[in-house]
Amino acid sequence: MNEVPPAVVPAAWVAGEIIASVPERPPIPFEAIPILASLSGDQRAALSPLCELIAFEKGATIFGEGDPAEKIYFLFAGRVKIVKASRDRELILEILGPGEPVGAVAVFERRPFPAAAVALEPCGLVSIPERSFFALIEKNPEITRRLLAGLTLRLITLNRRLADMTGSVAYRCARLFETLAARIGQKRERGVFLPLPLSRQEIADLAGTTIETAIRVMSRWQKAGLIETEKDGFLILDASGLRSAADAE
Amino acid sequence: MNEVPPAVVPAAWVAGEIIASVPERPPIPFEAIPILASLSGDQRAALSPLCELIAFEKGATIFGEGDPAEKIYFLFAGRVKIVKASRDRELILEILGPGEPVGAVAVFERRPFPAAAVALEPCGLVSIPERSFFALIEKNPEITRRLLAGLTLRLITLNRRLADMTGSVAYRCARLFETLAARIGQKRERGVFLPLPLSRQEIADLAGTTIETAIRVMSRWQKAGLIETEKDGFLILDASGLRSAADAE
DNA sequence: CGTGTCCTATGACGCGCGTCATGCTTCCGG
DNA sequence: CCGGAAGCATGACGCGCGTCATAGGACACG
Repeated sequence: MNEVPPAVVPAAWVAGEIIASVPERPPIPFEAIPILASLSGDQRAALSPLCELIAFEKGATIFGEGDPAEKIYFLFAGRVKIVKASRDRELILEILGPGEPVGAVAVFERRPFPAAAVALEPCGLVSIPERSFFALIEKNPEITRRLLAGLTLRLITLNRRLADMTGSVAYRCARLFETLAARIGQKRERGVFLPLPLSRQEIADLAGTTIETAIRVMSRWQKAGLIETEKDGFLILDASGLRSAADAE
Repeated sequence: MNEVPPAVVPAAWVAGEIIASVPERPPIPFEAIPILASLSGDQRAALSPLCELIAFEKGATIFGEGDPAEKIYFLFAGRVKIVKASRDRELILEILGPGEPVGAVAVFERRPFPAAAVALEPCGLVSIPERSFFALIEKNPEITRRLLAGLTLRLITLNRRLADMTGSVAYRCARLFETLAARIGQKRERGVFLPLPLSRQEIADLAGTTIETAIRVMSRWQKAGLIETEKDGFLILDASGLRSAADAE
């Protein structure tokens, strides 16, 4: 279970507008971004003026699929979904949280973003122009190392998800909540709470199915007392029940 | 389309046995492994005695899912499939060719292999013990960079495959042959030849379906004159026909 | 208050495809 | 020459789930 840094984004920021233009802009929160935390004071001072601080409100698009990857983003507050359109449907490839790089792969490969990034909540991001980013990793092997470490983890997760895609929808949904619980679950006396207000449509996009099927699965589980939908997330009442319910069908 | 280095593996090697024990062992083919090609002569000489040269015959298991990741492997001849078991089925996550690292992610993350590696053809591999590998990337940022570049590419490919998994089986199979054609296709006057003798079962594992369905899809396409199965691979006669056939259903 | 939109929910219907079963070929060892 | 194994092929059947249609509740709007 990761610590969730306080995702405080001043309301004034939340407009998809560039904070950089504000004269007395807040400092870049390097400490909230592990990959950049190894930078020295001098390096930070040199990098800061090149960066932009940007805020996005819920539902805003950070970049679209196919957009040229001119900047790399680092998320320091809020959560972002990476969405890829496939035929007439869209699939959520991953959900990124504070501290994670957004769009790193595309920038590194110097090709257009292969998927879109959309804010799931009010978000704060730091953007670094592509050229500055390359200069950074050139001089700073530690950053390359940390990038590598982060990407290998994502590879492992993706491998698992790919393998899981052969199972039933219920199975995929169960795995979804299971992995979310491991990442962001908070223990309560009644169960484990997931502070992530996903719509049924987003559950469907994560599981690679339609909204109707996702609704049906959730309804069944709700009636069976396995999980509850709350205003700002989900409460898993019976994790082991989810597993067995998923295996059954 | 990649160049395919001559995949010559002396028959005497092909036994899953360690060539290192042979006194007059052949030299490590660093040139066939781009990630290691940046090593200097001195570095190669220092690394060579720590490595092993291993050969595997077709169908042999290089490492199994869950095995401790004590060594990293580099493939210099033949092709390898990465297989993950999911419920009662197994899924081929990727197919690796000459020059690519095998099991790098697990070694880097210091966790057991999350999937198995099996030789699709007679294969030649170099193995490097985990400790030597870390010493290597420690002193040689260029290797880290190349690893990073390779892994980002795999991330992009995996993302696409994950998104494709929502389509029909025919669609997934079409994409499969399409990407294979881009990677290893050889132009012929009648079409594009894929020098990769996949069984129907392996096609099914790649598409995440059953052998019967894979057979049916291939039969239909064969009758429609879109693709032909040959002894040592496939001949794609009508690539655009595949695309439209896949979109139709 | 009525009238939009958005999300959640539920039923009916049909097709894709997974499952089971059967039979064909090719290749191998005895 | 025969028997067994492995791979390819095809038909029958049933269920999961995608598609379409309908409807209720929450919230914003004039």
